[in-house]
Amino acid sequence: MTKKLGSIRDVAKETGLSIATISRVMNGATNVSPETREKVLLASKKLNYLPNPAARTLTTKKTKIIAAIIPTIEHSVYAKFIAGMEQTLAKRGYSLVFAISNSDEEQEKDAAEKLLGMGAEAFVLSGGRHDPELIELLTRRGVQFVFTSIWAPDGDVPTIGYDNFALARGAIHHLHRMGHQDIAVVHGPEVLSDRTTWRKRGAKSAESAEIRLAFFEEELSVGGGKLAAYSMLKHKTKFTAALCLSDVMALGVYTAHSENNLVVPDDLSVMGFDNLDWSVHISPPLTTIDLPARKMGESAVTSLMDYLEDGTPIERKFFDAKIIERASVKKL
Amino acid sequence: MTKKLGSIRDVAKETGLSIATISRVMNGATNVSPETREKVLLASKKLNYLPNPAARTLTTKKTKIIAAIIPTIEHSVYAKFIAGMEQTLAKRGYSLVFAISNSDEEQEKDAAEKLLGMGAEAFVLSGGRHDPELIELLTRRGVQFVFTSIWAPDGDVPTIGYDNFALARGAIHHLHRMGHQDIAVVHGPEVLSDRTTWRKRGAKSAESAEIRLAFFEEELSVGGGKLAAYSMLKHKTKFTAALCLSDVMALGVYTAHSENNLVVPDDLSVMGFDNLDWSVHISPPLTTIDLPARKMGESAVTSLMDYLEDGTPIERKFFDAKIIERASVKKL
DNA sequence: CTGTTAGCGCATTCAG
DNA sequence: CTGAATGCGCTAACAG
Repeated sequence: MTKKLGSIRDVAKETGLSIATISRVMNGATNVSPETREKVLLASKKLNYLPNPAARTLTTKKTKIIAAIIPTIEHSVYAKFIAGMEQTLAKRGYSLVFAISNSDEEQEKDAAEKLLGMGAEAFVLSGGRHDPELIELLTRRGVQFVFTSIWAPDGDVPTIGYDNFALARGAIHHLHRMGHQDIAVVHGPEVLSDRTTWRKRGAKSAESAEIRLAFFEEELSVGGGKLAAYSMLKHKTKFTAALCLSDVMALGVYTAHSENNLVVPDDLSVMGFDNLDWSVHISPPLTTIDLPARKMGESAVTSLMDYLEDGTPIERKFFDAKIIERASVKKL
Repeated sequence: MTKKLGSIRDVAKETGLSIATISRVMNGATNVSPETREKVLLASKKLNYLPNPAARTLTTKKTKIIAAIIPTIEHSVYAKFIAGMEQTLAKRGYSLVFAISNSDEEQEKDAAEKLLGMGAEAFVLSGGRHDPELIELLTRRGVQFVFTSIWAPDGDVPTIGYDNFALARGAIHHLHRMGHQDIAVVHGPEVLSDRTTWRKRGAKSAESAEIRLAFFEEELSVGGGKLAAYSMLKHKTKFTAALCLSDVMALGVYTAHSENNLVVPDDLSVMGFDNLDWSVHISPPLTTIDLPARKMGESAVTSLMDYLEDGTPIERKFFDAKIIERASVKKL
């Protein structure tokens, strides 16, 4: 079934030109006469010719491949992130290869080796906690990389993301401004994500005589949120609000409440984190924090492409994320 | 920053062996003495050597790249599909490149050209409706491709998926068995997806004296589902059930009902399509059809890899999808 | 078990 | 503006 594809030489033969000229046309060089260009383009179409990327890479030493490793794709924040990267890269002729790490440092490292073996020239990593061997591998090979979804003012590796600590702290303060003093913080496993750790710390930093927190850790899923809510309901403290460090878990809290004939926000105010698509459509609409995942993806790969092309140094980038006030938080 | 990477020749020099032997070790050939292998592996590690994929591809003419074009990634069915493909490919040393078509045939064609230019050896396409030029391009270049998410007993292109027609028909029959006779069918734009067309036809095929249907088309989103529900409520017929051709739209129907103090399933039974993660966690849990997206992805790329390696002909594959009965459908 | 050699298809000098 | 020659790093015969 696989037909022999035309090579640059076939086009040269067809047009009576040299392969150098064909190459010039295919690469958009300006020093080619319009008629020659036309002739070449025509012959290319006719012969069904497309430059062989491997051969091209071999001489230019540029693959135009950027790699991303994400914890999971079955979470729309990452899906948006990926979509942002893919579409931005495509515009400039780059392509994205990615792998899923399942939040496992070892899987991440293995994936990186594979991606490197595919010719990835730069990496987008999620979060700032990684296997030291991975960092060393990338560094040793001189492959540029950035950390995303986090923000750190200093450190060797540029970060492109938002300040999880400040956002969670701000969320607690927001709930406090709405009159809440006993707040449950529902979150996923810290082991799996340093973003969770930062968010948790940020929340904790807001504790005071007037703001009392309790933390509930469960699996990062709707089911996990439900479990957390059940623990919360059994807790000695009567919480008036819950900050869920992920919208997904907030949905679980909703479910647990409706199962117990409890009403959000009358019995409990709920605040999420992520602003997933459906968060505005559930009932009541969820107050949450809008994370600019798509923009972050665009920004990360843009910096990387600029670096690869002109050596433009990569700057850390800070994205603000706003609280979206909706009906799930009630003023006391 | 980019350091010069060691080449096969450096390793040869380091070990005092020939490049052929290095190549053998790197490719896992068996005819190499264990000590030699050790020595090579050691030197490779020391010199930070990894075979250059472009050079390898240039001689083997195999890129081990498979391409997928999907309508959107911000929909967990596709996310699962992608995840299934990626992880299956990775196990056999293949990689996935993908592009997002936004359900636009032209964008799909452009993406395909780009992916082809990257060295994709086979394609996974979604649905069965595509720009004829795209099909011709792929065919002319001898690139194998499959259609997914649909099922067709015959036709030139192998399909790997489920029978949307039969599933939607089965869904209507299920609702009828539960005592429903006036059923609203809520769906996304047919223009954008032949899967929608098949599902709609399947539903229509179940119409009879006892089963009366009305169709409501809106954007394929939670918001679209909500709009459809409002139209439905204004309709002269009093529907007792709604079949949403996507869970996402079912969520919109839920929202519209709760906004009107109507209760699912007492005022309206709702059935979805997709079995998205959260469908079991919303209230009431959604009766829906579980689509085996992940398995479908695994199967599609497995067939393609087998074809690429041994020329194994690609067989169409049929996946069954089961109705998951939950509380959103009430027996009348 | 190991070495030698010949391209793979292209971009890129350097001439003209 | 165009052509001829070179080599990128590797695998695949072919020898031994």
